[in-house]
Amino acid sequence: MEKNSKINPPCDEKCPVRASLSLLSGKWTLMILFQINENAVRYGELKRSVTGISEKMLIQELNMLVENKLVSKKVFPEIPPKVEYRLTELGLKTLPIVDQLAQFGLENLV
Amino acid sequence: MEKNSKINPPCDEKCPVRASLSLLSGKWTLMILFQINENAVRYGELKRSVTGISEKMLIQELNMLVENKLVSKKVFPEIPPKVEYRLTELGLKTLPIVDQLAQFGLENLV
DNA sequence: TTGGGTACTTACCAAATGGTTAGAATTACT
DNA sequence: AGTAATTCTAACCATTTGGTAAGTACCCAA
Repeated sequence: MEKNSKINPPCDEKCPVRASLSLLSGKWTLMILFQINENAVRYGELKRSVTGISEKMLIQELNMLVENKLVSKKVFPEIPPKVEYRLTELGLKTLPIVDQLAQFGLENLV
Repeated sequence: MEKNSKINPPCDEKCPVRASLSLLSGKWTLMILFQINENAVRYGELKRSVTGISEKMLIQELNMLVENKLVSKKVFPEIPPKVEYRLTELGLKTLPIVDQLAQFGLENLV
């Protein structure tokens, strides 16, 4: 008989928490998703609203999010260029996570 | 008049999402909280249930969590040593975040 | 006296992450 | 001709983070 037949299964590759974190645990990731939220947001707007992020990190994260289908990108063939980002259906499903983070922060930290 | 008077305020130091992330965004942090959950859990149990974590990371994170009052630590003066960790009231309030991560993972990733 | 169990600690090194700076591309405006 | 606007890209370096391996301390059991 196992000594620790816990309620919780161990947290290996199949752990849903771990799987989500491998996608979302970057320093900026959830903040970017939070700022895009339900809108179509331009690159420059994001740069201003995610205070302190560098351009390198911002596009790097955006590319990663587009690759992982959390964010979609629409390029307008104009000069000067215009690019809009918005959450995909999958991306929208991360908003409850962000909401919980926001609530925890509001109630206990800020 | 500002061009981008968005619905969302910008994400600076007072952003509750950012504040929460500065506490919780480590690679292992939320997985550890998840594994402790509502129980009293020994160090060795955690080492086994958070698969793949090194001892160094585990105590480092645990110390950090105790310092930040998310986790409490009870040392039993026995040989061999026995130490139990459990979530504080504040720590318990992170479980909804973890739940959302788990749900997102279950529905979309695993 | 050797080994096992438990909870750490330390030192060293490797990899991941993030910041700074500069520049490219294109058109319009002055 | 020079400057501004916007969205990137690239090179370089510093910091942070994480892993490995070994060691400490204590008692018990074989």
